[in-house]
Amino acid sequence: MDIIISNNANKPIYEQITSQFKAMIMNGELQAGDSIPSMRALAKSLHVSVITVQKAYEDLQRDGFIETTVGRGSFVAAQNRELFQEEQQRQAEEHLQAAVEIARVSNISLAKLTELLALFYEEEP
Amino acid sequence: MDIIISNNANKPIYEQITSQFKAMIMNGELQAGDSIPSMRALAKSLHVSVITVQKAYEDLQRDGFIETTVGRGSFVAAQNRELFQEEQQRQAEEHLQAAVEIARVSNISLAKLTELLALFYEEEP
Amino acid sequence: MDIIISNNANKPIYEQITSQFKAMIMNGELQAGDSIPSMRALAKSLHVSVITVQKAYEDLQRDGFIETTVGRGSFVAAQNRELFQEEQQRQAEEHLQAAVEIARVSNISLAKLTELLALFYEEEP
Amino acid sequence: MDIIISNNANKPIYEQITSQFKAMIMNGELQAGDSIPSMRALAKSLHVSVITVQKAYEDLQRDGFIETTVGRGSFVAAQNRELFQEEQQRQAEEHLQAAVEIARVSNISLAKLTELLALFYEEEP
DNA sequence: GTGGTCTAGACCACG
DNA sequence: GTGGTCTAGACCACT
Repeated sequence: MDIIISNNANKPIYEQITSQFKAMIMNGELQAGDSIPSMRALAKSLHVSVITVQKAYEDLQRDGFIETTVGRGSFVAAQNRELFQEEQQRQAEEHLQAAVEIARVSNISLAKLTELLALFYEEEP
Repeated sequence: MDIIISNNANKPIYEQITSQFKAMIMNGELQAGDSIPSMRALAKSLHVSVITVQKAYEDLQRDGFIETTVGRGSFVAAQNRELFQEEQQRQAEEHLQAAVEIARVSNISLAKLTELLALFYEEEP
Repeated sequence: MDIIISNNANKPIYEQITSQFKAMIMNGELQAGDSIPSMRALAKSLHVSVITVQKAYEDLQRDGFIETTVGRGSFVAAQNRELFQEEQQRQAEEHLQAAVEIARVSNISLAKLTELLALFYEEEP
Repeated sequence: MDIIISNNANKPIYEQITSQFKAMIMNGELQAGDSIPSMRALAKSLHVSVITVQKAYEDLQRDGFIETTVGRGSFVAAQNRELFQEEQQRQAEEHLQAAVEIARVSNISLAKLTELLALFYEEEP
């Protein structure tokens, strides 16, 4: 249950929280049914506002990663393989987009990018 | 001198301008010493605020792509292209690596990645 | 005396309790004068807090479905069933009307509506 | 552009706002591309907090009804028939659910409900 | 104790 | 001017 917040990152705090929870759920560190800290508790331990944590939890719930009930707290939702697959493809797409954006600015060809991609893919993991 | 701006892109307008100038400079379409449009002229032709173009030109100057002199206008600066190109390629590679890493754990094939890459590359800038 | 509690329902637990008691009273499973479980007994068997059951019993008493006396317990009250039944049917009709109205403008067929209705009706309370 | 909010309704204010915008967009009162009031302006005219309006607009954007851009404002999104169909089916389902809930409590049979539903559906519109 | 909603401020990036 | 993020309070319903 280690969430790390950086004020220097150019990612909003609530997104730093959601992405770390998603990672912990996807890699099995958090299992379905596990309880996660109350909004107030997490807000206190991270020294951020309750509202910020609330926004993070709201997003996690909307994306199907957790379930929250008033008066009971928040729990890791039953895990859904399709959800994970979608989320990971989304992340991979983000990186590809970023690579393409840079390539455009500095005039790197699609052929060159594709070649690099294949190279990395074939490398020993 | 074709700059295209999109209001639907989730990139700020000033960044759409800078990245397109950078690309034109990197691929030789704009040579060192060439003059670029005045802020007012460009703002008018793009139907955006002068302030927005001003911000773009400021950033281009800060990054060493252009030089502007009051009363004379803005000109493409002498470039150290190779340095810039190397740096950019390094960044693009990092993103490709990250994408590959995620793709491996979630069983996304190289073919799928390549397809996505081409898709993003062909999209309007 | 079978009360079923679901933590996934978006209905508060105390309301799940009251509505199931109301249903049992309306369909005659519980008759006027019958005793119902003590708060503590019910709370224990449902694995919920006594406070939650207390709130449910309070609401049932307020609505005239049960009578509770300190030291004796709670009993089903004499009912004016017909009045209640009419009022409830009127409310149900209103919702059906509203659903039909929406269905008409968006071309949802009667068959589809009937199917949905049956689906909801069969769901666990 | 008439939004009405009631503090007595048991619906949250932000939901009153979203549902009224959805209705105006679905019945054509607001067309694709139309601008809607800025968050601050609407908040002021409704005498509610900016945050409350923001939450409403965020939900509308997430559900694809509007598009918002920093510095430009919010606009009705290109309309999507499937989206509307889904939204209206969702609304119809809500009413059916409510009817079923009441029916259960007061022991109205599924057959009776189905009969009423058919009756309303066949009525002259 | 829990989460859900709301307020009245604030600073930031963008146009 | 616009929306996006964040804070530090508050009250409510629910367990």
